[in-house]
Amino acid sequence: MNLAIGELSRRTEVKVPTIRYYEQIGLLPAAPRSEGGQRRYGPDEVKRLNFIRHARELGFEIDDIRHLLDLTARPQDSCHEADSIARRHLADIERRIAELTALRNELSRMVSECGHGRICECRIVEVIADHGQCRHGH
Amino acid sequence: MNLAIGELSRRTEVKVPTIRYYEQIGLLPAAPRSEGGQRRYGPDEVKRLNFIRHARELGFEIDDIRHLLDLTARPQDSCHEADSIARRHLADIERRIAELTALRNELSRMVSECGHGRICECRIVEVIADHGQCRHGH
DNA sequence: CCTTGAACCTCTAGTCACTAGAGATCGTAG
DNA sequence: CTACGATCTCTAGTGACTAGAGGTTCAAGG
Repeated sequence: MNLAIGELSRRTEVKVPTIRYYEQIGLLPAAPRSEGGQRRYGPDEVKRLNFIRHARELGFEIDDIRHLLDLTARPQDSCHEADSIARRHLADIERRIAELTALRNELSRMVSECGHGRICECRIVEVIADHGQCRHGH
Repeated sequence: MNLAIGELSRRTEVKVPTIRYYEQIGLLPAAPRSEGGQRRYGPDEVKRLNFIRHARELGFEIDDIRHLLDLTARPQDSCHEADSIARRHLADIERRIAELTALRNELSRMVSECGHGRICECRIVEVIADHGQCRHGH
């Protein structure tokens, strides 16, 4: 197994420029090169890049992933840190869900109150303009 | 009323550099200047900037806000466009909530399955590494 | 009138995680 | 040996700001 970057890309579903970007920021090690200077990859890189992609899909930030990858290099250590990274991330997502849910409720009320008339009497525009005064006071 | 930028900032709770940034991208008109070259603002700018802030709090993008502001300049027009901007935004937020909720469920299951042992047997690390194969197949 | 110091000015660069494009070189099938 | 797709490096752009350097203006107190 001695894969070119395009083949690695196909197997991991990570785009070629993204792979190069990950190398540039040190998330992937600098790949060995062919005689002509093209990157060549082995099975470890496939695994590592798959890990990165899955973690990104789960919404982890690059720095968290860096940390998680460091941890997997020390498999006998306690998984306490991995656990706390994941818990922190979970709390962050829950906070974002709460924020977005509040927004959704507000927007959905606005949209339902719109009488489809003219701008000057539109509840949507009105609510945005008066937001701070009328209902919330934040 | 002839406000300096700091006073405008205080009244609208928009930071000074952000106000300058909004001017730079054309979201706020170029403010008239004092003799020494400092920006001075009147009541219209307070209103406009409040509108911008409220719209940002509701998660609208700058381009949408630009559009909404254009609409408020033509108050006799139909509010059809405002309505569709708001609906599109609402749909977008609902999609993001759905995505985040799916993430939350997955993360929360991962975290609850972690036995607080060693990395090599940690469900969190394992799930990230095997994500594609084990349960989803996407 | 003069000084002080907070507030203001412009300009550049950094954030995050990529993405796009230009222009050149490599690898391989026919 | 030639074509041509894949690869290379490098720079710049995205969105919506934020941070900092280095200089100027304004208003109040002495």
